Amino acid sequence: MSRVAPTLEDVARVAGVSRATVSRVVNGTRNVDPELQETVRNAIEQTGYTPNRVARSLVTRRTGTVALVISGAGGGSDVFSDPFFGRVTAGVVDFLRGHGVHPVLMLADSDHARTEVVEFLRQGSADGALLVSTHPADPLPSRLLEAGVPSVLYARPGRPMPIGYVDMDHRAGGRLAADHLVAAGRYNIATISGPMDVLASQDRHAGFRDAMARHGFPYVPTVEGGFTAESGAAAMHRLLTECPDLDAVFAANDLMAQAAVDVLLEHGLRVPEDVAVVGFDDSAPALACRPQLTTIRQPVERMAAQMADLLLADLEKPGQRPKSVIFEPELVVRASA
Amino acid sequence: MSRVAPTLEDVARVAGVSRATVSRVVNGTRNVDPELQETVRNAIEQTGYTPNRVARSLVTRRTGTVALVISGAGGGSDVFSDPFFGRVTAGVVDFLRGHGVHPVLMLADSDHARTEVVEFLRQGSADGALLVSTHPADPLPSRLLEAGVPSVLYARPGRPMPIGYVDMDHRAGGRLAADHLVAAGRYNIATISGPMDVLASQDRHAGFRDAMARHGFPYVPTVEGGFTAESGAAAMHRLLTECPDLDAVFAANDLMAQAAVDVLLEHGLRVPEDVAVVGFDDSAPALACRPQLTTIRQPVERMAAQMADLLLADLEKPGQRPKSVIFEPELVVRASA
DNA sequence: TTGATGTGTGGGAGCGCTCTTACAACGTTG
DNA sequence: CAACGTTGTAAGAGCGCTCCCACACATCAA
Repeated sequence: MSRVAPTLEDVARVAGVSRATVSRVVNGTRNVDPELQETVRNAIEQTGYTPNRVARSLVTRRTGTVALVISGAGGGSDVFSDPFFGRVTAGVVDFLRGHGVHPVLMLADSDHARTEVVEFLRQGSADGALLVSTHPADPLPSRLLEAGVPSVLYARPGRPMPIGYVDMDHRAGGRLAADHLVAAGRYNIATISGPMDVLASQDRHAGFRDAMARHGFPYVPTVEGGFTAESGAAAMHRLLTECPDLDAVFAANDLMAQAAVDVLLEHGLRVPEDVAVVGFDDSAPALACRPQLTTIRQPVERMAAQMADLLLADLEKPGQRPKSVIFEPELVVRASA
Repeated sequence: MSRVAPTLEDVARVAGVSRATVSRVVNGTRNVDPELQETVRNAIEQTGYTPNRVARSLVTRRTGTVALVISGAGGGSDVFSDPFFGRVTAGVVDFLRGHGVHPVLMLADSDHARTEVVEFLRQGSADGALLVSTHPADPLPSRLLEAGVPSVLYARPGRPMPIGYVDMDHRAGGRLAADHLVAAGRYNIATISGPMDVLASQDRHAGFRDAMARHGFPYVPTVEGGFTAESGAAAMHRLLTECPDLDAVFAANDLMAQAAVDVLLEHGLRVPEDVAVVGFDDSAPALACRPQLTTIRQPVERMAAQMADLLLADLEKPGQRPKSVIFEPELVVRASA
């Protein structure tokens, strides 16, 4: 039980060979007499040997772990109540496990926490960072860059910097929503945007407004939300008092869209008969909502996996130019619009 | 940027002292001349030194990380769509970060993956394991125990073993639900249980049935669900055909309860006027549901934090008798019952 | 004075591993 | 038959750190 773990040395002694030979068998196995290999394997079996990862890391300078950093301005422990982060985590974990790499979860919601993250990486506790940073003013990306930590972002950085990222064409997503609502014959269309200090929100909104303008609706009543259900409900209330005769709403994420639907129903309005609602993300609330949400799909899991893929590639052969991948949104038509 | 990181040796040279002294300053700082301390601190500043965690771990035999293992039978990457795991993660992360410990996330949904988890821990890549294992037949707890890995479970193990855990009094939760429905004057009460091969489900159901029997309802129509929305909807349909005149349903989690509410509404039944619904967990769907769910609260975040606390305590002074903590459920009355 | 005790510092071993180097044994070639 | 690869193995340095031990020096009781 609490006996000390056998080392390479122990295995070597049992097998009657040198440490080096055992190491070769354990790893690449290049140029080792097959017979000896067998002997060594038996010795490993017999001693119950397991290589010590830490010792290996010390010399290889690789830990086999990456940091998955959630750098929300919002922060706090309630980030995980947003289905978004669960999806990111799922995508990352799912990809990494096939590559023998493990994610360590970190929250960077304060300056102190951010420093800790940078230190953690600089100390070599992880080989690189997967950064989910929503706020464009977040100093973390540039700090990681400075520290020379291999990193990939989810969402393009606030200002241009040589760092890879995955992102989605949020503008195209906004356009998709506008096109769908207009094509459905709606003409009193309002929108609940995401927080305007988030690039994704800006883009979704810009895309939506552009398309609306092109369709002949230069002005779109807009209320800014905060990506939460509460903010969505509040926004819907305001929209209802400001434009009582609206017949369609585009909400910048599903959480807000669902809340908006609830508010509309409470007001005795039918969805989609009286008011059509389009959400964004295609996450769990879109399906749980009654009626189910017509929404713009963001392939979060695939994007997260891609992000991990980019990081591993950078780790594999460092010094390449940072690569980025942009995903296309997709309209998912359900019942709400 | 890609210059090699400074080591203790470098700092020592700059400060004109020995490696050992610098180490003392960096760590416990016991018995070092204040003046020298200052010199060393300056040297650290000047060199931009950061201790190498891996090297430290090699000698201390501590990594400062723990594994957070989700050992679902269900498994797959969709575990994170269940709000439960997000809450566990939030609770764990929130507690650990205050202690300089970082969780590495692992999924153990196959035998292969389980072996990998055990190896990972045996290799000393993490100091201990936080195991969220729902299936009582899960071999992981005993395998970790055998391997001598400090571990704490979420939920009591399938068969008794010397391992700490946190859990909730699920029977009491079931009773709370029954009491509430009976007190509300319902007398055609059915239930959608969780998967019966999960102890928590068994207990919730047993508690519910016991209380019902004590209230004079020895027979309770029951359909087994799978803790997912789909299974909840299917179960509600069956219940509706088997007992068309039911006036209350207790669902073993909120996800199923929400789905049940949807099905009831689709059938033209009013909630709670015609049918009262009680859920379990008090997670996000309980609030998103219309009407909002009356439910039994499981303090997942607190339980997860407690689990982490128990593990750290075990790591701190090993060899103590494993401790466990049981939490009490709480009835949360909202609109659905 | 002498020993006992305590404090601050340096030297050096050693954690378990990988990887370079050296070397032995064996062909193969001109 | 000397010169030269080729292949398989051992030896040993070294990754960056902690911690034990030795030692110099100061302090204090006997």
